[in-house]
Amino acid sequence: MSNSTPDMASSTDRLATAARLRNLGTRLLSLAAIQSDRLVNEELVRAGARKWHYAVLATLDEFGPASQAELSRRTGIYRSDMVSVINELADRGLVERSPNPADRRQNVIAVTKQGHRHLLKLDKLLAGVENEVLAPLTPPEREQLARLLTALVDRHGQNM
Amino acid sequence: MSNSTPDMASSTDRLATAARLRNLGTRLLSLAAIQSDRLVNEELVRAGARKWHYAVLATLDEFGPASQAELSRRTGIYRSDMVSVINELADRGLVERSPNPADRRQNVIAVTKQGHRHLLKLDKLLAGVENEVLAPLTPPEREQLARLLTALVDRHGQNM
DNA sequence: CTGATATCAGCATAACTGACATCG
DNA sequence: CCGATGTCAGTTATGCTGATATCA
Repeated sequence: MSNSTPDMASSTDRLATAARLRNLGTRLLSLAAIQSDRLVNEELVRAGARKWHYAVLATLDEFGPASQAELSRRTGIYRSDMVSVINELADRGLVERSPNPADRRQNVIAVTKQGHRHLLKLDKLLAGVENEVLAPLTPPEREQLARLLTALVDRHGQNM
Repeated sequence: MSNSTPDMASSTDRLATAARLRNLGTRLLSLAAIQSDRLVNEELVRAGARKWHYAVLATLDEFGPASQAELSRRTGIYRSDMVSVINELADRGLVERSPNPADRRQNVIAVTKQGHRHLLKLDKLLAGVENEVLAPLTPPEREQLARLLTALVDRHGQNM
């Protein structure tokens, strides 16, 4: 409907996308997220980490020691997946897992000094990736995007 | 840093998220996309369809019959995955797969009348979902979001 | 021979569900 | 008995990587 040019497929030999797909907001979200995630993960594995590592370390750093269930609620990671995340972090010496004497069902997870240092490294790394992902946007556009996405996430955000 | 209130966890018993995570653009993108995808898929399965079905049908409808490889290039679906997508669509009678006499390597995929009708149904369905996903945004904000996401996708969009 | 096509087999990750023993 | 916690097992979908046979 909108684009009636015969489409010479631009410089790279990519073919044109159907208008219906090009204008589909839900699809745009998916594609942008896939690309972003890809870059994020590439950089993280290079540092021997993963998304959830950062989420847990950041949460512990901001709110202090917590049980796995509380970490689960704050980060959106499923309780069942939290186990292996904590395992990995503990194996790397980035957090300490110790039983909670006050409630013997719980473990108390705490960041180590090494974990804190690692968090700072990940901060820089992720800032770099974000800068790369948002490269085509101006600073005010980036803020705008964050605002809009936050509105979406906060609204429909029953999980995560 | 920004929120120093003790946090009463609002009405629903969700806990606060760490500031580092709340302000991470790449994370916002992921979360928004996950939520959006969830809704989209729920609605699509209810109609017996999937994302890729729509992408293929829309592309065929706009550009006419095509080989699987061309569909692959236009939609971003991998050639290897395209096979089963076309199988599913053909099983439902939504497309027709016939050998190309001019190039015996290729199949010619074409939408059937039933496929076209189905596409129109999916159009409405997806418009409804998108309306739900973008509910917290005003119309101009929705356009703005689409613009920003398009910029991201077009830029870093080597695949898809 | 090079390159494209359709197809198949498989892999890794991630989101998600369910069950269970332990304990408050 | 009810509910929460940590843990384990397992499912499904998806993005992605080969390899192979056929044909231009």
